Amino acid sequence: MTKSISANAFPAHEHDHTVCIADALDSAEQHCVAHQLRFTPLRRQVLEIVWSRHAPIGAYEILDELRNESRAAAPPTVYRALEFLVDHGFVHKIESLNAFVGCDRPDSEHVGQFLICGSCHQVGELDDPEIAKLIAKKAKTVGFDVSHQTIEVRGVCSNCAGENHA
Amino acid sequence: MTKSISANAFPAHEHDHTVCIADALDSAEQHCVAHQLRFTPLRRQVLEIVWSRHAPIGAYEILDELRNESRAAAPPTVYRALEFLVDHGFVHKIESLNAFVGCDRPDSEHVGQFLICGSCHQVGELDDPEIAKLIAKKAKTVGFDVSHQTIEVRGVCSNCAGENHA
DNA sequence: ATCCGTAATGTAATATTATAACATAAAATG
DNA sequence: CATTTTATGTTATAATATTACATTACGGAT
Ligand SMILES: [Zn+2]
Ligand SMILES: [Zn+2]
Ligand SMILES: [Zn+2]
Ligand SMILES: [Zn+2]
Repeated sequence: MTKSISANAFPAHEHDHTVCIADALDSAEQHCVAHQLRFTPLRRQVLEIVWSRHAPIGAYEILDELRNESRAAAPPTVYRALEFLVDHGFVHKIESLNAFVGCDRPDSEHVGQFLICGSCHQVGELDDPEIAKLIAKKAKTVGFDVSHQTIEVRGVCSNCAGENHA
Repeated sequence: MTKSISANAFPAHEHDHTVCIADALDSAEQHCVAHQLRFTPLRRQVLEIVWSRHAPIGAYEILDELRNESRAAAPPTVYRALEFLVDHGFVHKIESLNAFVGCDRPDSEHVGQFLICGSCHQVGELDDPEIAKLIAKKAKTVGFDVSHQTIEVRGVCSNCAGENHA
């Protein structure tokens, strides 16, 4: 089974989310084994919290969750775990929200192109090389050499657009 | 004289920046007159500070400048002026830097596509409708209806790339 | 197994960015 | 000029993020 371009985008409202979480944790674990990274209990716990929904979660909300799960935690606890998870592609930071969202494709090098629904607040990830290439090309025309792209798009997802029955 | 697509991108190091500032203030003033907006002394002062360079400036740095210019100022003073300036397109917020940069094209509706140089920290603005259209189109393929785009690209500008003489 | 060096986490304090709430002043309207 | 609205002043606080240093856990050597 090949994942479509919208693999990480806006799962159906009724989907079995425990599967999303389990898959993401498994995938991260495998990636860590393969790359000699330490997928410590804390990092796993933070990743699980981030994956608790398909919407971005703030660092301090993660902190609260950790404490709920009776783990000693302070801001650096969270930010350090997030740094690891972001560095290795398990989590993306949504800059325009100062919040974090899970990514289930740690292996593929990709710029995250994020679709942020203003209605349900879920975030889908488009991973479209054409967009990345066009931007790099256009930047090049003014002599700019691109190393990283931040793309965050606001709008309304298909789930929410279909709900106009008021 | 027609402005090129890179009008706002990476002016030459030796350019007459007082002209940039004067033009930006004039342009903003004209836009405000035309649209019945109040270009108050505070808003003008903040815009001038933002335009002091072609690199993003943080709100608290603006605050310091205001106080240097012996104006009573507190965070809301700055954030409210910035809100006005951003709302009307005189300034853009760079989300990935929590900082603000001037825009000299308040009239044209545009998504800002920002090129952020990691070397000189200047920011150029690409205003390319093709990029915006491609993103909107790709988002549409997953049923997402785009209302706003945040595009911030890291890399090295042409000025800095040319300076490799170490 | 013990030692050692490194990487991860714990902990306290603080820095940075942003907003809420309410008072005052200035401007637009009639 | 009285009224209403808009902008600004002022104080406090919320929300986000980092620094610095102590402690613990891990991985690789002997
Ligand atoms: Zn799910
Ligand atoms: Zn939605
Ligand atoms: Zn200039
Ligand atoms: Zn540069």
